[in-house]
Amino acid sequence: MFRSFGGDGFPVVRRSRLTGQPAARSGHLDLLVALEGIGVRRAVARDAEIYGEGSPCGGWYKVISGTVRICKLMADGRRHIAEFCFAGDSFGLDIGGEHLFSAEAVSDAIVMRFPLHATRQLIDKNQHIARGLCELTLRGHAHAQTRMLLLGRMTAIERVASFLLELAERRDATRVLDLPMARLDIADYLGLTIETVCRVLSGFKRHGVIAIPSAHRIELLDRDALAAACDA
Amino acid sequence: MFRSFGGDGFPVVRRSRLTGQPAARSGHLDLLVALEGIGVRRAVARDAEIYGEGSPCGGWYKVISGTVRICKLMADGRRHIAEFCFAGDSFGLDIGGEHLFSAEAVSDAIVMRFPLHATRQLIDKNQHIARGLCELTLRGHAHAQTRMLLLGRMTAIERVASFLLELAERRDATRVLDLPMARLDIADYLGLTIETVCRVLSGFKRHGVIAIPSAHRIELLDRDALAAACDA
DNA sequence: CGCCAGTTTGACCAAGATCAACGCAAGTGG
DNA sequence: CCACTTGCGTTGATCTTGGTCAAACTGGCG
Repeated sequence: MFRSFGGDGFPVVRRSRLTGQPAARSGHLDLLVALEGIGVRRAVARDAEIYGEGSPCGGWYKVISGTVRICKLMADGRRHIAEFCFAGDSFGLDIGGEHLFSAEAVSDAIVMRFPLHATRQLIDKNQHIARGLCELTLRGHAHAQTRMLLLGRMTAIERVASFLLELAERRDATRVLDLPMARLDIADYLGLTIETVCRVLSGFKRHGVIAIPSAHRIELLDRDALAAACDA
Repeated sequence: MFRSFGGDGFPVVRRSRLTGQPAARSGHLDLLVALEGIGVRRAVARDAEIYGEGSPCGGWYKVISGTVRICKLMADGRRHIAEFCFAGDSFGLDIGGEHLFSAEAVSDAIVMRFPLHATRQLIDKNQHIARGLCELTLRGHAHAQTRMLLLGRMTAIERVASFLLELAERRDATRVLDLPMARLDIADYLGLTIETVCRVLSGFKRHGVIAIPSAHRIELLDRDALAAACDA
């Protein structure tokens, strides 16, 4: 996932890691406005597809509201979710002219679509935007590598604990965490089955680490225990 | 992994996907020469570290010869290999000022190091280099996503079959495939144990899908069977 | 109220991990 | 030149984690 590129906050490109130069300078704000200008708003209903695997990649997206999942289906129906994108996250900038994964709305969502040709023109005008895009991709790559470690080497308990903490951090939740996605989505994100996710959550509840007031709401009662479970 | 950026071949930036423009034009070759100019050659012995996890990221690298692994160690010793880099592949361009993974030589290797500050100057002179770097990262991200699917949802047999085919493709091997890495490296790359890797390889051998003339050499006798095993 | 989709729990099963030998080829030193 | 060591690789026996199958539960909604 690419977090917070463009729009409100714009924390990612505030400083370019590659150049070490602060990116905020004259002309920068204009670009933001320009970016907003070329974006096309689009509402997506729950479970509706934003783009399909293999479809031509003619633009990239940013989540305005709601949650989006980036996923892939195997021939026999096994599914894998590469990432969840929340408000402010960008996605869909794939290489090779077509999307490698499909994007679907987890809940009713609004996304902004930035056509590639218009983005190109912006890039030609000012390379800050190119740096931002590059940084975004780099960030996504770092996230993917961390997730590879999780999928390749972590136990079910560690995966679920990591997931809860990641989600809490990304959604700035201190205690109460609401999950926009279903258990099956979590399972497919963590490389587990829905039953295992349930069991681990129930286990955490039994040990007083979390509370589950409703299926899509989790209270983090003992964050330290979760953190300990991550690299046990 | 970032394949073939800069130097001989330079296939990746031959056409920029983002802009759709052919990147080869006047001044391009100069940049290649310039890139070679800022690179510092370094020989690395087998199993020696090129940079460590958490060390400051002051440059990126390209493999000249040999093989490099990008890996991470968990607190309790579990290891994960994010990628293998062969001659021509680039690596080490991490975000956030420090390396998230460590890089080690699988076999005796020679790498070229490109300091970040010098790269910046090149970028300022011509943005083709920025595009190339960006494309490289995008490519790495695509690879990482594919690997997430493998680690999250594939069986041991599918993983090993995918590995053999990936390796064959990347090393342009038609039949005979030599593995520079040890079984343990393969296991840590595929999220398996060394015993499972051995057993699966032995199984393939028993069914006549491959031959194993020596531990580090594998002959692909039935490529179709391997391909079928990938998405069985 | 009853249905339905999603969630939870339990009983059982299997893929792959762990533990333990054994094989084998490349050094190493006498 | 040959015992001996050492580091991988391979194979077998057993165990554990998480998957599979099945049933019960829960909350929302017509």
